[in-house]
Amino acid sequence: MADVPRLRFAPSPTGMFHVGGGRTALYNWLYARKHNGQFVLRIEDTDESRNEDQWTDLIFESMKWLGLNWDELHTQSENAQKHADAGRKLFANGNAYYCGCTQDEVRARTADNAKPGYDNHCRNLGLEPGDGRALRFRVPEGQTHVTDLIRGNPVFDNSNIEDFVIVRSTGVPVYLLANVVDDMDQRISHVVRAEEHLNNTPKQMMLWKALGGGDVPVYAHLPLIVNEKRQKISKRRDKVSMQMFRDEGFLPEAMCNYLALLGWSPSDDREIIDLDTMCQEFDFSDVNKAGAFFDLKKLTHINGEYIRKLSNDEFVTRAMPFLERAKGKQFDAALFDEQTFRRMAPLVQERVERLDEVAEMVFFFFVDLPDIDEAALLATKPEQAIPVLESVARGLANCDWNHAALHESVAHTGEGLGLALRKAQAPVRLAVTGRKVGPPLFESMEVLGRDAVLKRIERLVGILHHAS
RNA sequence: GGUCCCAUCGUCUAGCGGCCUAGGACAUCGGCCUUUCACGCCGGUAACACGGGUUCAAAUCCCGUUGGGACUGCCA
Repeated sequence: MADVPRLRFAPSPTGMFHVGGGRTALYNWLYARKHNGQFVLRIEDTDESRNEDQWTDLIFESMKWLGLNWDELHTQSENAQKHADAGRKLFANGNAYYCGCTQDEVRARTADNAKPGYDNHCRNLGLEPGDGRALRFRVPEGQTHVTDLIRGNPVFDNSNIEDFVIVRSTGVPVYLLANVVDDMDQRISHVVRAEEHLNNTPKQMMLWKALGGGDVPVYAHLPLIVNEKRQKISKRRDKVSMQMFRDEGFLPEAMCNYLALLGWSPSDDREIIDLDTMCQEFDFSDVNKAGAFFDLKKLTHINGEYIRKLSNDEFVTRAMPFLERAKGKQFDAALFDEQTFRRMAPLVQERVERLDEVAEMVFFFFVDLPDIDEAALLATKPEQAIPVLESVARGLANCDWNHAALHESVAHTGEGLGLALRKAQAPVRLAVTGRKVGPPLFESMEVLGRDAVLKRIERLVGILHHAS
């Protein structure tokens, strides 16, 4: 058997796929790819009460979106028989025993104990399997040394570990056991997961040994991704669903890049690096130990960088779904025209940090008359704006129709009124785009055409007259 | 409470005993560029949690304190 590393990512389909899972998947993937190893995706679907197919599908979708392909796919449930067999084996060879205590009984007996946990009440009773009896692992004396590529090698004194349940009284094995059996079965060599599992590790190592699994895996416990309160991010509290980021117009390559940076950094001062470069440079010895705050601002910035790096064509392609989504909302579906968008795209590309901002930036091309931003309208003084608009309109009526000529015309008109171009263009922009900021005005006017522009100017003059 | 983990600018980090008057990035604040907004460029503010050691020399090693976190389910 070749000794290529085999890593696995083992998410449970019990809720949305979040950034923590994404980072864990990424690090597993990176290490496997770097060392020509294999990357196993295993769906931990044995929590019947919570798992649903939709969540499993979401895991697949999210992994594909991120570009993290897997070599093997397994489900925990497919190994149910082996999990049960492992429980029987542990009982048969004396490494586990049946316990008839209910959870309430244990709690009542141990409430005042200095050392928490199960009190070994049934440890030497020699109970046979039976109704209401759970199988507990007989924790041996000694110490358990964990080999962790990130945290040195933590040592756990077994005396601090209770005889934990490995098979419920219902006969269903618990995660701790199932997970180990699957890792053995799938010949996993490196277990890379979040730090929250560190305390489980000695238990799993003991199970591994008791089951005769041979060499235990090497571990790597990743720093937690935390919220602003420095607590582990949770699906419930924090807005960290991968799907949400996708829907908001984050690019998967930007997401991967940012996720990689949460606990790791390449050798020099670079930050924007592609997956191939990450693969070459990645190593667990460079992964940080302290928790990392998920900073939306930095993610957003990196996303902007990736958007600007796109070719124009690629940008248009990626933005199209977001424009489709805006049809009937920000603009009229019937008036949308891809060629118009294509002409403006280069100007828009460097002005957005998320793809979902694109529609708002070009909506005024695809409506008959844009709605006028209220705050901007309120800030516009009719007595100043009306003369500008009327003069500009006269100049525009028969000048050449290209952005250079339009620029010159508006600038000239402004000069005549003693206004700098920055002042003169403001009401024109409001008339044409309905906003006070947006893509370059004269290029927009060129694309929009003379009739539309004049119509919009005339319309704003009307509104301003009415307001004054 | 118990076990384990962690600790450099607000944030992500570089640093693995001398190159550190602590570097980069995000954010923030100035300025330049400019038809708005961005982009780009230039510059500023801003950190080694604290206390002991070890050493000629410590952000870097050791111990302690403080602080934070995870786990502590017959969930995964």
